[in-house]
Amino acid sequence: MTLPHPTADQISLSNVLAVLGDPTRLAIVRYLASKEGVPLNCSQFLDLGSKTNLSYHLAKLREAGVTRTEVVGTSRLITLRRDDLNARFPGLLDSVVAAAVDDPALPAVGASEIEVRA
Amino acid sequence: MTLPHPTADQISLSNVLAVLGDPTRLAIVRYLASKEGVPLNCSQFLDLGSKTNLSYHLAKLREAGVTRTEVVGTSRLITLRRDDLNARFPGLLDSVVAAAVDDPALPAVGASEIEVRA
DNA sequence: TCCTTAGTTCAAAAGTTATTGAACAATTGT
DNA sequence: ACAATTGTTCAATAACTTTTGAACTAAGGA
Repeated sequence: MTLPHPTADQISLSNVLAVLGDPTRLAIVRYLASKEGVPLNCSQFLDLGSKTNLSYHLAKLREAGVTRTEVVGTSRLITLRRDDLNARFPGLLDSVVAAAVDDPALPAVGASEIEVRA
Repeated sequence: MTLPHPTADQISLSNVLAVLGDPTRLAIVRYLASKEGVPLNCSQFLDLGSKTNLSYHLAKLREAGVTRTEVVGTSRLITLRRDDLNARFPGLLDSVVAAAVDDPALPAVGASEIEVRA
């Protein structure tokens, strides 16, 4: 079971920009970037919308080549395609993520988290 | 006569990305970047669509803070807001333009130009 | 003044994207 | 085998965006 992903050279600039031009998806990408290395499943993003709606947005990100989705059991592990994006559009992802990090207009993931203290 | 523009701090990341995520507008921005310094009027872009349609796309770019439009007589002189975009989203415009420059999928401005020879 | 050039506005139509809920599928734990 | 968990698909709808043409405005030149 593998989901369809574009190859690196099939990734389209205007499509990537269009896909990132949605606050929900930009929030997903920002969160993925903040947890890079840690593969996340879809339910991490439930703060941002309904299950169905996230399925839709995550599919858009995958189809545009922004994320990679691995099927592991009943979960989908989602990661940023940083290397491919960087090869194709050098510096783009970094500048988008850097700008997104301090964007108060974006919805937050994990807003409803239980604070873990020392 | 001045047209409404957002101030630098009113420029929204997701809006800029959404606006750039349209091939016609990305082609406009690529051309503006290639002619930086030279202020261009709307009719330079007629290769990309009808007068009415360009009016619409150029308004989107202006309202998002990507371009500045100056009214000079019966013309509108359009320039990239490079400084404001760079201040707000460092590196973003550069990486987008660099990627757009070698994007064969984007429509070309000036495709129907008369070749000027030595 | 009248005509042309440059561009806008408006309303309609066409097309696209986002959101929803109900039903489904597949895996995992008991 | 059954129930719970994780996520998808489908069809409907709502909400937006793009494109168009006709009518318009404003400046500039003859």
